[in-house]
Amino acid sequence: MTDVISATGDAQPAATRSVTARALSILGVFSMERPSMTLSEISRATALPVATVYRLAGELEQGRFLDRDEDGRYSLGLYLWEMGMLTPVHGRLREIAMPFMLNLQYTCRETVQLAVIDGIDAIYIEKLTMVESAPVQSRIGARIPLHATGVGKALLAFSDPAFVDTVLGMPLARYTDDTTTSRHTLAKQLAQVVDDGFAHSRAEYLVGSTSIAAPVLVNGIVKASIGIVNYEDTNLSEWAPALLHASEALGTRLEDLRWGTKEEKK
Amino acid sequence: MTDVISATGDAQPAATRSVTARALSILGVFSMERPSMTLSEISRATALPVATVYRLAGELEQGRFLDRDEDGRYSLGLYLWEMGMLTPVHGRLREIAMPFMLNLQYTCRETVQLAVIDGIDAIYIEKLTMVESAPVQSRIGARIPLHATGVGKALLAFSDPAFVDTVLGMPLARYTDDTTTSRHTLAKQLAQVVDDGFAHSRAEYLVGSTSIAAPVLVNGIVKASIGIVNYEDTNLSEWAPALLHASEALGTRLEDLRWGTKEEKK
DNA sequence: AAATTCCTTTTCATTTAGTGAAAAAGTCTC
DNA sequence: GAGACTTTTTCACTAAATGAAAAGGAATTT
Repeated sequence: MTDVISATGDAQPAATRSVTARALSILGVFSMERPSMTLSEISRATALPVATVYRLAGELEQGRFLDRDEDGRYSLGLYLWEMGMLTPVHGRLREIAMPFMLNLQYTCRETVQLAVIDGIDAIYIEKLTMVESAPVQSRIGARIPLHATGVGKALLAFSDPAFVDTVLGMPLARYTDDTTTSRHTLAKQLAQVVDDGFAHSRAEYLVGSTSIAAPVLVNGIVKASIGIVNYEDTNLSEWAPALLHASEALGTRLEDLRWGTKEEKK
Repeated sequence: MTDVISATGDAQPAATRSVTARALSILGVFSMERPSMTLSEISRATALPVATVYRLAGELEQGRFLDRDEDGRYSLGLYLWEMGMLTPVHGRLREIAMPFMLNLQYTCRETVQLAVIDGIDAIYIEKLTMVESAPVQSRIGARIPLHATGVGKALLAFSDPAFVDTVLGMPLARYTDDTTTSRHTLAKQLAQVVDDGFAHSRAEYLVGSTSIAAPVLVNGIVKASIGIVNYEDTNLSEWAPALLHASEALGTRLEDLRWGTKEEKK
């Protein structure tokens, strides 16, 4: 019925959207780059009349989905964050993974990341780091390509073959000079990842950054991946055993908890 | 116009709610205790007719605010979590605080928490722990009382006097035998916290748990608090210097970034 | 200080779009 | 296979959302 809109796409196709879809599209215009917006900015971004946005944003504010500061600027509300914390992937997976990530971080003292697949992207779920990072690049909640990062390749290499074909069949976006954009080369890399048990990436997504990453397998199915990141000139391979130990231990723990099965949902 | 409903209150007063308010109330019925629900469960919890929930939940699913599994059970969607990560309090504050928390965790090897005030509650923003904790108690996103926890008292003690009076004027809920429920005793405790520079709490909220916590002051205004938690029989006071160092360093960093000021919002 | 521009808020006649009872269709249980 | 649930679909009704336009602010320019 309704068109499937890309998660990243800004709303233009107005016309016949339901009230609910309109209200939700208001929430959707906020981003890391635009964390707060005025009424008329929202109106332009959503292609909805100001009066409509005025009413709907007012309701969203009442429901604490939006905050409004003294200047009248809207931003996403804390209630929305609270709800996000109730989401299975965060509320549980992150909680379970934390001790394993911290242990790994103790060992190698590098930045440690946790990622999952959603659609054809990876999403960072957690990141433990000793250095303050830029707001945009590789923040928690960020979507990152499967073919150009360590955690991405670790997820992809152990995915269902049909899914891998789908991803390989799509244009592989180039981010840096070193991004693998050839499907043939990528397929070979993925085979190597399966052999090694872990993936690595050097300046393929962000110049100046390198990473290694291992899959978290739960009964043979890849549910997440754990990665270690640092500056491009660092040699991370010495940490591969510790990384594999962490990802395997987390996988075992998730198996014990029947992660993702019906019993687990109680 | 509309009644102000407590964040924790389940929806009963149906009648004349707008479509948007109805849709949002569907999202509101999910909780840590009920992370997934069937159509008719939602219908009962929201006091909305099944047909209405069927339509609205369908739209929320299309908008990726709800997920639906094979069994038809609804749960909060990952998109909601992604949005939560864009919220100022998480997306920025947590990111900035992480290195300070990790450093503290290195020093003391105890569970380290970060909390902020919202309304008359504290909310856990981040928690670094070596031990897997129960899903419900003290998870990230959980609301906890200001008067019965370390991080809560650290936040309250350094708050605006008018706000402190408001909180002291409300009934102080009892959680354990050791909860401070006398406003007079609490006022004395808060004065002590200001003197010491940090708060402590022993079995006041959860039996078997003790904590110390220090405020994060940004230009003299309390913006968060950092806490250390462990089992009741642990002596945490040896970590007070490290805790104070971490909270002060974070406060200074936030001052440098003009946290919460207009310049910071760019 | 008047004019200009862009923003937010309010109003209100119009009609779209949401409503929910009821029936149909699908499960599960005993 | 009857009973007690669910979920899904239909449809006549009208409540509730709409958005143009005007009024009221705020900030900048002339």
